[in-house]
Amino acid sequence: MAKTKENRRVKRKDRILDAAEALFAKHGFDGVSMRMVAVKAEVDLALASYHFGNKRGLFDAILLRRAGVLNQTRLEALEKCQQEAGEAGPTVEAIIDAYLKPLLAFGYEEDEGWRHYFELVAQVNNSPEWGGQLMTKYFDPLARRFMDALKKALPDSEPQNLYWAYHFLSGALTLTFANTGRIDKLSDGIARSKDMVGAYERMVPFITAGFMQICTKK
Amino acid sequence: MAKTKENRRVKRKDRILDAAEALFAKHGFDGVSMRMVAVKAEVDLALASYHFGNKRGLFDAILLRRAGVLNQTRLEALEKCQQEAGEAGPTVEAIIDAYLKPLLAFGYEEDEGWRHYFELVAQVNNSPEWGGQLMTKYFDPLARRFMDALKKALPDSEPQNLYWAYHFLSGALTLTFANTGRIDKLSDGIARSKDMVGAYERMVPFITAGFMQICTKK
DNA sequence: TTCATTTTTCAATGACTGTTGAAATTTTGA
DNA sequence: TCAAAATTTCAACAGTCATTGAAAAATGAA
Repeated sequence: MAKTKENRRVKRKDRILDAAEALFAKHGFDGVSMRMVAVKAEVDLALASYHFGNKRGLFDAILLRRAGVLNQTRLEALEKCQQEAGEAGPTVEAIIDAYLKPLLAFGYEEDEGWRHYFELVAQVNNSPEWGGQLMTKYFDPLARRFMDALKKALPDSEPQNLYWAYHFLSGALTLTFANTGRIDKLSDGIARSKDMVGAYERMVPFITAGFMQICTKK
Repeated sequence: MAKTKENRRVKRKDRILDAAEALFAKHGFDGVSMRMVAVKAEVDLALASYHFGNKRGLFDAILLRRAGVLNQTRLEALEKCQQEAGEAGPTVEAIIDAYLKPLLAFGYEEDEGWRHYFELVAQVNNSPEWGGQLMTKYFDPLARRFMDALKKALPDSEPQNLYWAYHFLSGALTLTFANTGRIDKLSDGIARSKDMVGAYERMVPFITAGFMQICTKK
């Protein structure tokens, strides 16, 4: 049975990916050993090397696994709002919404797989060692699509203002995804790190207002 | 001579701190070994353990060293703008400016010591492992002072909105400090990671507009 | 000088690191 | 059922890890 084979083959490989994703998200690349991954995945030590070549190959496989789904979902959201807007193109708010809203679909609170992935991306994005290289590789093609849409929505803006505005958006978003628990403590429990819906509802108007402020002639 | 003794004593200890600061900023806590620190500081391996107890003690000493200066400088900026504003209290923009402007004084482009420190804080802030604990410890007392000022400037806001807005500010700021080079690539060199003045000039109006948008009754 | 204190060096500890051949096992396609 | 292919296990490799006692050197105060 091909199905049985596929199931078993995928089973261990994915167990390794899930375990490593959770560990890398919490401890970073160098804070995780292949043995920790093997133990958490309940798998022989040598198996991860067999499937992914080496530790770095495992790390890349984790980033790659969900990047495709994520980018595709966001791209569809952008194209949909562009289609609805017609010739004039979507508003800034609609573009920001297309950038952020798809993330809610992955069930941040319930789906720990996606949550770990986002935590990992947050760390990578803020790492001088990995950030420039890996974020560019996995996310810049999509980011350029959004930048093009924003340029059209804000035609009077100097390009530099747009790039910095996007940068602020990226930082706000990734810290929100980092799930550090800091906002819980600072707010004495009034705001919760895991409350992605609450974060989304506030981030869209916050970021939109920021873009409008620095990217329009006054 | 007490001075000579002091000089020599501080010399190696600070060489270790500087070397470790640069390495931790680039590779994170687990990506750096005591041997790497010793080599970079041109110092015997055992010396760092002698001065700081252990690796974690060294890490904490690095975070602590500049946190005091940083918090003090920012607090003075806040108090100064509060004093100038009088009874009514400063505007949102004045508070955000007091939060961000002091950072420029540390010469991000020229002073690699402070730059490494900010890169390190960016990583810590986005780490699920360290972020909640260490940022709370070193920076929340000051953050609460700013939150109080913002509450007074935006009295109609639900507290939750204020905390999320501050969170977005924190994320935008730390990614900017992370110095990953990503914005350079995305913008094809139009915007530069190290251009802190350019970032500051845009961040103040961007963040202020965001606060005004979600923290005022409309 | 003398002597106590602090700082630095040296050498070694046992534990953990990623990776890899070879053997054993399971699965696949016929 | 059979052999080929893919997967999994086992054992071991050469290094690196953080830490630490003890010896050595430098420094301070007298």
